[in-house]
Amino acid sequence: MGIQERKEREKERRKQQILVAAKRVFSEKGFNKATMEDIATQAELSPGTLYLYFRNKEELYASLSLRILQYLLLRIEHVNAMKEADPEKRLQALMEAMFDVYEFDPLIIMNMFHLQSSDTLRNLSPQLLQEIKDLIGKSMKSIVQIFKEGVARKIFIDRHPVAMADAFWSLFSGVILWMTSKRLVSDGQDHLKETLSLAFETFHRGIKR
Amino acid sequence: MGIQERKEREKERRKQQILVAAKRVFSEKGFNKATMEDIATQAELSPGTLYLYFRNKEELYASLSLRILQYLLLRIEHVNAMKEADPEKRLQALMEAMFDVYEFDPLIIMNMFHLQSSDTLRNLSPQLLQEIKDLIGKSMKSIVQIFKEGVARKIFIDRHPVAMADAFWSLFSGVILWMTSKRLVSDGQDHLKETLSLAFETFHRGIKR
Amino acid sequence: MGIQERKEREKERRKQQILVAAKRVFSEKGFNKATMEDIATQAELSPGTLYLYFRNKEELYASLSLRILQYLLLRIEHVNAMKEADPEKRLQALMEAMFDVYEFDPLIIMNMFHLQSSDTLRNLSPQLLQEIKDLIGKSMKSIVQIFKEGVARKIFIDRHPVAMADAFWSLFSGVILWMTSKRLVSDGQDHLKETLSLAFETFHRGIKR
Amino acid sequence: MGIQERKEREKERRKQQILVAAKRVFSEKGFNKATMEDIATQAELSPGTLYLYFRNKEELYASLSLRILQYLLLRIEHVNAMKEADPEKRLQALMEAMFDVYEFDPLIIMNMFHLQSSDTLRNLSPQLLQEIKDLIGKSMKSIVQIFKEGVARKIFIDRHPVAMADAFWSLFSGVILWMTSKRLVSDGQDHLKETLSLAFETFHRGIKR
DNA sequence: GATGAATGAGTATTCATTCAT
DNA sequence: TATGAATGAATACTCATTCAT
Repeated sequence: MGIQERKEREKERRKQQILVAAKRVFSEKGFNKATMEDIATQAELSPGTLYLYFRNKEELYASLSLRILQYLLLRIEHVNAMKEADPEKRLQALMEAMFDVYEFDPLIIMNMFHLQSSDTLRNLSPQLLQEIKDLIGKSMKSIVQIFKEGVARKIFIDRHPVAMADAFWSLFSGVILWMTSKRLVSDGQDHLKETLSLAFETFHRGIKR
Repeated sequence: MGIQERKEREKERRKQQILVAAKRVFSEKGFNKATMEDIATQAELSPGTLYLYFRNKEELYASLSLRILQYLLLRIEHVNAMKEADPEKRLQALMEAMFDVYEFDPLIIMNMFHLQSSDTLRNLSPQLLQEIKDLIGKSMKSIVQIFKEGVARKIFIDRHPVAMADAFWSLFSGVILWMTSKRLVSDGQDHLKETLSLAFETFHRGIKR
Repeated sequence: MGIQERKEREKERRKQQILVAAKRVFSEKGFNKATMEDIATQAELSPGTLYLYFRNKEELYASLSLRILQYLLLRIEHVNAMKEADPEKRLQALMEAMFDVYEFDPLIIMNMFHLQSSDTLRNLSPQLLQEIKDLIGKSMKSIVQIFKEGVARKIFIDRHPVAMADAFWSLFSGVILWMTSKRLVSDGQDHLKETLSLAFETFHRGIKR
Repeated sequence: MGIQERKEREKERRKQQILVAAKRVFSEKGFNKATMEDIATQAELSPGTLYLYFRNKEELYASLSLRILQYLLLRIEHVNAMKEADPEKRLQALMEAMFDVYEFDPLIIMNMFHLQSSDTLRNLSPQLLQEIKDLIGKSMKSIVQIFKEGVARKIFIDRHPVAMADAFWSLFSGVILWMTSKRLVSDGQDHLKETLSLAFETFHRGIKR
C-alpha cells in the first residue's frame, strides 16, 4: 500500500511537472503554435512521455483549465461560506477572489474559450469534460447565489440573478481580454488592475438599490 | 485614368468578394480549421488568386477586422456627431450601435483577439497593421469623448474617461464571448441580447451620478 | 473540351507514374516498410502530390490491385469468349492467362491478401472497394463458367463448379506464394514456372473424366 | 544440476506462456497492429519481460512458426513411419495431418509468409533461423519421400517428386489463403473444409496412374 | 528475474504558399 | 490577371525497446 501510494504520488508529481511546462509554453505561443515537443523539452521529458499522462494535446490543454477552475471554485465557495457577511461584502470578496484567480493563471480566459470549440470538445475524454462542466456549473451557481440573496434582501436591484451573474462574469472576462489586447497592441503600460477596479465598482453601483 | 480607376474599382470588388467568402468560412470553422482552399472555393476563385489580393492567411483574416472596425468607427462617429444629444442619450445610442456592429459581423470579438497574437502581428504588412491601430484608436477616442463630456457635465461620476471607455468596451466584449461560450457548451437558448441589455443598463446606472 | 480532355489524360498519366513508382517500392519493401516519401522520391514528386491522386497509403496500394484485377478480368473474359473452343482448351488458355497476369505484376497475390485486412477495408473509399469487389466477382464468375460447361458436357468430373473454380484459383495463388517463399529462404533457383505447370497439369488430369 | 534443470524448465514454461498469448494476439490483430504491450497484457507479464525470452517482436512471431513447424514435422514423420502403408494411404494420411496442423494453428500460412520478408530475416537470430529452415527442410523432404516412393512403385505418375511435393504444399497453402480471403470479403459461409477436400481429391486423381 | 516508466526515432498527412502556364 | 498543380515543411502520435529499480 505504501508503494501503491508512493507511485500514485509520483504520478501526480509528473502530471504537475508537465502541466507547469505546458502552462508556460501555451502562454508563450498559444495553443496552435505550441508543439508537444516544445512542451516535452520544457518539461525535460520526451514527447512520448507526455502521452503517458495525457491522451492528446487537447486534453493536456484542457487539464490546465481544470486546475484553474478548481482554484476558482475553491475561492468562490470560500466567499459564499462567509455566512455572517452581507451580499455587498461578498460581492466585494468575490471580486478580489476573481482577481486572484487571474493572477494564479492569466490564461484562464483564453483557456475557457478554447474549450468550447467543438473540435476541442470532441477530443476530450468524457470524464474530463464532465469534470470541467461540473466545475463551471458549480462556480456559476455559487455566484448566482450571492446575487439571489442580494435581490431577496432588497440590497440589489430586482433583476434575474442568473443574468446578473452572467453580466458579472462577462465583465471580468471582458476586462481581462481587452486589457490583454491593449497591452499587446499598444506596448503601453498595464492598466488591468485599475480597469478591473473601475469596472467592478461601476457594476456594484449599478446593481445597488 | 478612367481605365486606371476602373481597374482600381474592379480590384476592390474582388477584394470584397473574397472577404465575404472568408467571413463565411472563418465563421463556420474558425481561423485554424478554415483552409485557404475552402475560402477560394467559397469565393469561386482559385487559391492562387487569393494571394493576389492578400499577402497571406493572417492578412486576409485581419482584413476582416478592418471591415468591421471601419463600420464600427462609422457608427461611433455618427453617435458622437449627435451634437444636440446629451451624454446619456449618446451612451444609449452607442450601445445600440455596438449591438448593430455585432450583428454586422459576430466574429468581431474573436477577430480582435486573434489580432493580438504576436505571430499574427508579425505576419501583417505594416500598412494594414497601422490602419487597424488607427481605426481602433479613433474609435476608442470617440468613445472616450462621450464619457469625457458626461463627466465634465457632471452627468457621469467622476472617473477617468479612458478607463470608463475601457470598461464599456470590456463589458461589450465580455458579454459576447461569455454568451457565445455558454451557447456552445450548454446547447441552451441564446440569452445574448438580454444579458447585453442588463449589462449595459447596469453600467449605465453605475456611472450615473 | 480539348483542354478538358488533355487535362484528364495528364491526370491519368500522373496517376500511372505514381502507381509505377509505388509498385516498385512496395515490391521491394512491402507495405509497411515502404514510406510515402520513398514512393514520392521514386516517382520524382513531393509527398504532398501523392495525396492529390490517392486519398491515403492504403488506397494507393489498393489501386495497384485494381490495375492487376482489370488485366486479370480482361484476360479471363478473353478466354471465355473463345466460343469455338471446348472447356479443356479454355482451361489450358486460362492457365496461360493466369501466368501472364502473374508476370504482369508478381505482387498480385500479396496485394490480394493485404486487401482483405479489415483495417485496409476501412480506409478505402467505397467506390474503389466496390470496383475491386466487382472485378474479383466478375473474374470468379467467368472462371466458374468454364467449369460449369465442362461438367455439363461431361468432360470434367461432376463436382460443384464454384468449388472447382476455388480450387483452381487456390492452386494458382498457392504455387506463387510457396515458390516466392522458397526463393527467398533458400536463395536457390526459381522453379515457379515448372511447379505451376505441374500443378496445373495435375489439376487438369484430376478433373478430367 | 537439479536446480539448473528446474530453471531451464521454468524458463521454457514462461516461453510457452508468452507464445500462447502471442498466438492469440497476433491471430486477432495481425503482426503490425499487435503491440508488444498487448501481448504482455495477455500473458499477464510486463513488456520488459517479453524481451528476456525473445530478442524482439519478429523473433517472437517467428517462434510461433517454430512451434507449428515442430508439430507439422511430428505429424509428417508419423505418416512416413507407416511402413506397412502404401503411398496412396500415406498421401491420404498426409492430407489429414495437414488439416490437423491447420487446426492446431490457423496462422500457419500467414506466419510462413511473414517469415520470408527480408526485413524479418534480418531481425532473427541465426540459430532460430536455422532451426526454422531445418524444420521446413525436413518436412519437405519427408513429403517428397512419399511421392518418390509412389513414383518408384509406379502408383503415381512419373514426375519429379520434389515438384510434386511443392505442388501439394502449394495446394494446401493456396486453399487456406483463398478461403480466408473469401470469408473476409464476402462475409459468407466457410467452405474451407469442402474446398480443401475437393482440392486434395483432385490432386490425388491427378497424380494417380 | 521482473518490472513498467521513459524513451525517441519514425511517418502519414495537411495545407499555406508558389509559380509555370 | 487568374489558375491550380505541385510543393515540402511541419507535427501529433505510436510503439518497440531499454534500463534503473
